Formats: sequence, C-alpha cells, structure tokens
Amino acid sequence: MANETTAIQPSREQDFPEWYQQIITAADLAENSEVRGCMVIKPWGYGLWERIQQPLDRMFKETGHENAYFPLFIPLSYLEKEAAHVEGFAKECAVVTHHRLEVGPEGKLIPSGPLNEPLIVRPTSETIIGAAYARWVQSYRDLPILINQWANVVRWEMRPRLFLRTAEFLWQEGHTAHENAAEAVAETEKMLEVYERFAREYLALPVLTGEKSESERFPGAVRTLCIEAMVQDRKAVQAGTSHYLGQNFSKASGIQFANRNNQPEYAYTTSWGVSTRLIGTLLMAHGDDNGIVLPPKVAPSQIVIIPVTPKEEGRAAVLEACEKLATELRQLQLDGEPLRVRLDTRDKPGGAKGWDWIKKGVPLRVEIGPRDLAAGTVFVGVGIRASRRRPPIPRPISCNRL
RNA sequence: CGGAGUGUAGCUUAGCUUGGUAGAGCGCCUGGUUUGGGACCAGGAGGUCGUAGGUUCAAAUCCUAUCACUCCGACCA
Repeated sequence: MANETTAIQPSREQDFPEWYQQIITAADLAENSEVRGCMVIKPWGYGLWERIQQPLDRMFKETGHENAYFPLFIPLSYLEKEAAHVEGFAKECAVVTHHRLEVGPEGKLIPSGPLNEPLIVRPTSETIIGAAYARWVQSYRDLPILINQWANVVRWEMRPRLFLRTAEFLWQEGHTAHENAAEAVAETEKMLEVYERFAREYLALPVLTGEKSESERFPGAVRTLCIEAMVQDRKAVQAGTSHYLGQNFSKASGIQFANRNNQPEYAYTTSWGVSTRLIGTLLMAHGDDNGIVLPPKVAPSQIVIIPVTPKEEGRAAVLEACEKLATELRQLQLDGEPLRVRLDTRDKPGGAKGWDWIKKGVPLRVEIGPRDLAAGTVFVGVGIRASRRRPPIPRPISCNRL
C-alpha cells in the first residue's frame, strides 16, 4: 500500500474497461443490481444525474418546451405501426403479459390473469406520445407541440455496462410536432445545439456534432443528428441524439391537422434525448488513475472541508472553524447558485477521508487543522491534481479558482 | 441465440487434481494506541460451500441433473 502511487488498480493503460468498473466502485456511484443489466444508482451517482438534469431542464424550458409524463406501458400494437421502428426495437423489448399473481402448489407465485393485449415496457415513447398528439392536434393552430419528459426506459441489453449500456436507464426524451418540415428540422438542429452547449459548458466535453449514416439512424427517423464525445480509450461515445422524424410517425399515429389551406396534412415530428450514458461518458473522458474527476458545475459537492483533529484537545475549535468556513463559502456563488459545500465529519483518519474525496472527484478539498487555526490558513487540494500537498493559503479564500 | 468459464462470509477469494472438523485478505463490531497523505495492536461477530439427487463409513472436493451468473461473438442511448 505504501508504494502505490495511484488509487485505482488497474490503471487506464493496463485495462481500460476494468479501470472503468473500478472508478465507479471507488467513487461509490452505482452498483450492479441482482437483475441483470439493471443498476442501483447510489447517492453520489444520482447527485451527478441531478446536476445534469437541472441545467438541461432549464435549457429546455428556455427554448420553449414544457415537461409532461406519458405511460411506462405501451400497447404492443402501437409498436407495430411504424415498420422501421418495429425492426429496431422488437429484439430488446420487455413484455408484460399478466396482471396478477396466484399462489401455486409449492407456495410459488404464478402469473395469472393474462392481458388481452400484451404491453411492452417503453424502449422509447414515440408511439404512445404520437397517439396522444393525434388526439390533441386538430388544426395548424394547435402546433407546434413542444414537450419533454424525464423518464426511465427499458431496452433489454445483452451486454450491460454501468451507465453506458444498461437494460433500464434514465433519460429525457423531447417530442415535438410541427406544421412544416423546415420548422421541424430547425427544432432538431436547435436541440442538438443545446446538447452541444451543455456538454461543453457543464460537462467540459469537447463534443463533435454530426449526422448518423443510414445504418446508424434511429429506427424510423429521416435524419439522426448526434453529439459524439472522445474518451480516453480513443473511442467516440454517442452522447446525445436529435432526430428529424419527418411524417413517418405522424402517419403511423395519425397526427393529422387542417393546414392553413384547410387541407388535411400529417405533422412533422422530432425527438431528442440524452441519458445516464452522459455520466459514463463523463467518467471515461475525465477520470484518471486516482478516480473520477468532476467538472465543478456538475459536482454534487464542489468543496469538501475535512477537519484535521489529531488530538482530542482543540477538536471542538477546529470543527467550529470548519463550520464557519462552510457557512462563509455557501454564501459565495458560482453560476448564480450557492457553492455546494460539504463538511466531512466522519470518524475516520484524515488521510483516508482525503482519498475518499479524491476518488469521488470533488473539485476542491479544504483541510483545516490546529496549525491552520493558529496561522490563519487552510490547505487546499485541487481534485484534478490528486497528489502532492499544496502550500497553505491565507484566509479568506476566494472562489475565483473555480 | 452460438462458444468458453465460474458458483465457498457483505466483497475478493484459497482449498477441489489425490474425499477426512471451513481458511485468508478487505469490510464490519469492541477496546486501546493513533490521526497534517490510504493507521496499528488485541479481541469478536459473520458460512445451508448455488440447488437437488447419487457414490461413500465420510463430499466444498467425485458423478448426474438443474438453476444462476460472468466473459467472448451479433444489437444498442
């Protein structure tokens, strides 16, 4: 242990996929569930998702969208309506066939009460949202419809990897309907720009934008635009997609309206989404051999204060100073929000606590001990340079370095 | 769905070839010493060895069946 220079074994160079698993464990982000392909997202990982959701949700609303919620279950027949869509998703659908359990001979529970029509668990919601839009749209005056939903979806993956590919994952899916193609294409491009801006400004991912080839296109789409992020194993990860669906789904779902000439016309629709894969992408792009590395804007805690209390005497004074500093820091703002400051008072040696937060990718670690109290200084460790002690800096500290 | 492999404590695993009282590390609990870069010592709790059957005086170990999971191929946000 004394000779190890990095916290994560193996290193990225030695075995990248294994390293990826290890940083997730080390940072306590998530774990595999007993159900194959599903994951338990732990507080630090879910906090990260919340920090992704909040700005994105704001950006969606700034671009005129509203949130709504559509059902988890989709009638099987809906999936059959769009031929390419069927082909794309049929192979990975979870199907619900019964609505009841009965106690069998040996105390085992046996499904009973077969459903008239089986339901699929949504792999995506174009069809069921399309059915709703068909009811809502009568006239060009009802358009556009600009709706987003935050939801979970299920795609029965045979080869899961935490955050990157899981059978169930969290995402947002925007679904819009427009009266003409140009407006729908513009919407598709606009939301891709939102994704690109979010990736660059919040996740610090220099993504490339582009259009998918026919073979990689979303099943049923006319055009699929995407953001691709480069990660450290020299691969590109598809981190977000925006689809122009043309009239394919409106014809399948019957989203028809009276246009400005009072002629019946099918709407032009789009859909766009990002998922918890963004977290996996972030980890693979920024992580190092000491754990994950979080950009300050999405770190659940941006600063961790670690009281260093070698002796019983003076402990109360150190804790008090830490509390005071935390309160001061929380009054500072970053991005128009209070700094997220955590005080680590766990009963654990200081060195171990420091490593915990390095592995969790916290941007700044502040350590305060008795000597600092006497000198009026604090130690600051920058997460991105995980090793080496930095010189004490005098209080008050500023947040400029963020 | 094709090919390979593995099931032993919360986690990682040794033991299996050659059958003979279930072992370790990490983690957890208690006490003490510690604490400015991942602490140490002592003690302690924790196991239907995946499941069912068979062989045997005796099975984690050998045989059969079964279930589950993992890895490699085709799909995918």
